[in-house]
Amino acid sequence: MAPHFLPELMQALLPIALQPSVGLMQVEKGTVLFRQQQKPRQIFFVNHGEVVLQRTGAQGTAVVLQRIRQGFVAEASLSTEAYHCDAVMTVPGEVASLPISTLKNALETDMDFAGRWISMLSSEVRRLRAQCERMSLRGVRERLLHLIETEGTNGRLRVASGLKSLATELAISHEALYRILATLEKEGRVRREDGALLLVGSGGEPR
Amino acid sequence: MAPHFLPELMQALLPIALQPSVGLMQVEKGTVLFRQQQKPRQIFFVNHGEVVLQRTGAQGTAVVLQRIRQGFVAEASLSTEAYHCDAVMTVPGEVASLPISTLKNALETDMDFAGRWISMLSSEVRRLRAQCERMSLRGVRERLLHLIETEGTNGRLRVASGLKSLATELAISHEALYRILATLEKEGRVRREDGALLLVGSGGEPR
DNA sequence: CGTACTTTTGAATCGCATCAAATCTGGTGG
DNA sequence: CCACCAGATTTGATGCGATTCAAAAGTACG
Repeated sequence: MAPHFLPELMQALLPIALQPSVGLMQVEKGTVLFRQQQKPRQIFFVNHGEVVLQRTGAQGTAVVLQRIRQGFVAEASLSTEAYHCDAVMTVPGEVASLPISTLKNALETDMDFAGRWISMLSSEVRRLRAQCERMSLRGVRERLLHLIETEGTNGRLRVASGLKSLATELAISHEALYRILATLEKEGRVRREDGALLLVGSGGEPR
Repeated sequence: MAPHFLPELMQALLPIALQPSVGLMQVEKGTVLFRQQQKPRQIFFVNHGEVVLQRTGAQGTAVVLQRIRQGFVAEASLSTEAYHCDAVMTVPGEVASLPISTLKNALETDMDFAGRWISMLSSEVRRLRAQCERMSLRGVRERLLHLIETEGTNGRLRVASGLKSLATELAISHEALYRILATLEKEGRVRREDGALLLVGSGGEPR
């Protein structure tokens, strides 16, 4: 129960007093952190590994809302009656959890913490807006490039869980992704290195 | 400067002490509330009318990140160095504004307010995730139906600013929207009433 | 080694964007 | 009141790009 190493981000965000309440667990691929409709009791933080938030539509088609490789999961379910999606590990990893009641209490008590929490939510809003922008792009090529630019670091995007999962995130077929990737490599715009994609265009990193 | 009628949502959210700082203004179509890159000084609240948040891409293509008919604009830019998109009125309306410094101060002082602000941001996160889900749907039909279900009230979606603008929000061509709408009406799944779309399928509203 | 999964490439098909053009609408000024 | 214009709406025709179905080659793992 006592965490050995709290993720840095979490350590920076959470008040000291809260940190003993954090449970760290090693989870394997396929582990379900929670399901749609369940009443939220915990929030989670992905330290290593990858979680996808997905919704199962009417026809049983899974729609990936988000992949989290490092960061909070269900941070928006603080005061809702039910989780609004499923959270499933796509690769084994390490996940921290914290009871919602404890968190809510801390947010009502600790002003600084509330401020940091607001900043965190604000970044999340911005990130999601960027994702919406990406999804509104026509064409596989532009979506992929946008993703690498937006979510990557200096034009370098880690892809831990395979290109197939990446295709799902971009809401395109994996075939289309493989093809455009081959084309982009042939054009010299993108390179593949072990578990990452990196932009080669125009000498490193713009902006 | 003294507001005559503060929007209800805003009144419920903001502390009394803050409300005198709110400026109400009537704005006409095309008014730019702020532009990408500018340093955030105000946050806005749309009372009547419609604002689009949009980003102008590399080739000058405008991408609509969000339409707001009632609610906050730029609430995620509290502690950022620059607005991350443009905000433009698409129809004339009424917009309230509040200096960011005032707001930040209140958030650091008023615990209850901070809590309400957190709730507001959390809903926004959920709403944006729903929007991402929608954009990941294949097919104009499913996107439109998802929008009416998700954003509408009891299967009824108000469309203040015309179907063309709606098409932009769904990231589809307006022709495609007109066509699918005609089809859905022919099938009896959707009806058009003055400024709104409503689902007719399966007897009113499920869930 | 065999099984399961990912990656890759091919071919056929379909949906939507795009270009084009006609009709409808509200608003303006003569 | 009508002529006129700008924008929204609607329908048609065409082409491209992505999905889909199919199959082969590569890779990880027990």
